Amino acid sequence: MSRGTRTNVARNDRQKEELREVILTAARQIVVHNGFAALSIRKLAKEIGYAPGTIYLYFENRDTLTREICLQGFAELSEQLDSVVEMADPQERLIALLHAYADFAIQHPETYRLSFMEDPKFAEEMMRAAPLEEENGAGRRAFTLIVEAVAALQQSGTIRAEEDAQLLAEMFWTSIHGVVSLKLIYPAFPATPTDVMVQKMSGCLLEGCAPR
Amino acid sequence: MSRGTRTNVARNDRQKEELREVILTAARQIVVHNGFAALSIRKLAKEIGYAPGTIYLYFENRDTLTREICLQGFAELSEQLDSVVEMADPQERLIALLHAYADFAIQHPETYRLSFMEDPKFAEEMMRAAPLEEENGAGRRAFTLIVEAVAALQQSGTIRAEEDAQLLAEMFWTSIHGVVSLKLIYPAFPATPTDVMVQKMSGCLLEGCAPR
DNA sequence: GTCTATAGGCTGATAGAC
DNA sequence: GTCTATCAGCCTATAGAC
Repeated sequence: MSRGTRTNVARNDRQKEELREVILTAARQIVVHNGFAALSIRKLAKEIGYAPGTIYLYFENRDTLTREICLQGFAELSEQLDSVVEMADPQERLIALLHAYADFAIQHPETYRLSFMEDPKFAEEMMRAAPLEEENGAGRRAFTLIVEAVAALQQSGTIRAEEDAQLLAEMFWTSIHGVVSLKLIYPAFPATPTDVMVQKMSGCLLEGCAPR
Repeated sequence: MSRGTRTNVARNDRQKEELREVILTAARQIVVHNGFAALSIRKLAKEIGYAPGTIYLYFENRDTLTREICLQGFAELSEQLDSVVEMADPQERLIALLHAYADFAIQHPETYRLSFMEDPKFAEEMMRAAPLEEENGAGRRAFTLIVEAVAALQQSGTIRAEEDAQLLAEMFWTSIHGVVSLKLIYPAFPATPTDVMVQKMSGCLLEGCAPR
């Protein structure tokens, strides 16, 4: 919490272009800790030590601000995907993709909550098929990469050729969504650490858990 | 709801009981269509054609009302579990449990959203270890039954004995949570019907998707 | 650029008339 | 039992002072 004189000192040091980021950072914190419903312009302004009206100099309205949070989060997902895309082995690539997606959700809980756990409006945009250079296709791109990895595994004989690659990709995706979304809303119960669970889940979905 | 069966109840009490259910039904509809945040006493009263204050004659406050919705939903889960518990074959039982859980979520979207997708407060209560005759242990009971089915499958040699049954149960549970929670918030994208996905997921988690 | 003030709306919950 | 009226508080967004 930044309050009182500390706020004013910090505020004087801020350059104008930085205030936009300060607002976004505070907004992310509120969404993470109290959910989207708790994100109000007033609370946000109080948090950063400005008047409510000031926020409107940097963002048109609350939705614009929220959308910006999603765009920044998904831009990071896109970057994380870049470091995985080149992996030659399709099984390693698939598992790395699932880990990258889970890491994205855990590292950008506010983006993930907004997009896939609260309002379908944002998910719609991020999952929409769009030219690859555009940021808003990052969700779609992640899914497409999973489909491709599954198809490659069918080519190499690791996954049955008669399976529907699209359906299997949805299966992998929804499974990982289960791990991270439950973790974000209710950290106490699934005691297993997220990366351990993602690893175990990937392994079982591919190879089962029967004695070999 | 059975209207004329409880003849031993005084007329006034029955009418009171009926309005209580009318309120709950309207509340469920609002939560399903607009989310928990949109559930307000005023909207609820308007919906059923009463004044806001009247709601407080039947429920202490908004939280009590919401909790009642969760309790009723989980009571239904408990009933659905009863019809599955007796299955002798542990693999059939496990898969039936997962289907029952998914059915519960789809048939009581308002309960599921409240419990596992919005506020951990309700999940906490439903997952709390409690005497079995109490309703509020239904979530915990479902999880325990999954653990037992996994353990039975380890006994029978279908699942590797060295696996952690608790971890595997969490894996099955979080996977199904992924399917239903994504379906509830964002019905468009995972094109696969829920029961098909649950079946495929159960199969792959147990036996993988490699050629046999 | 940032403030204060405010319009116009929503909310939970209560008091008292009938 | 149900109403109307109301308190006290939250909210988005805007207008105008400085």
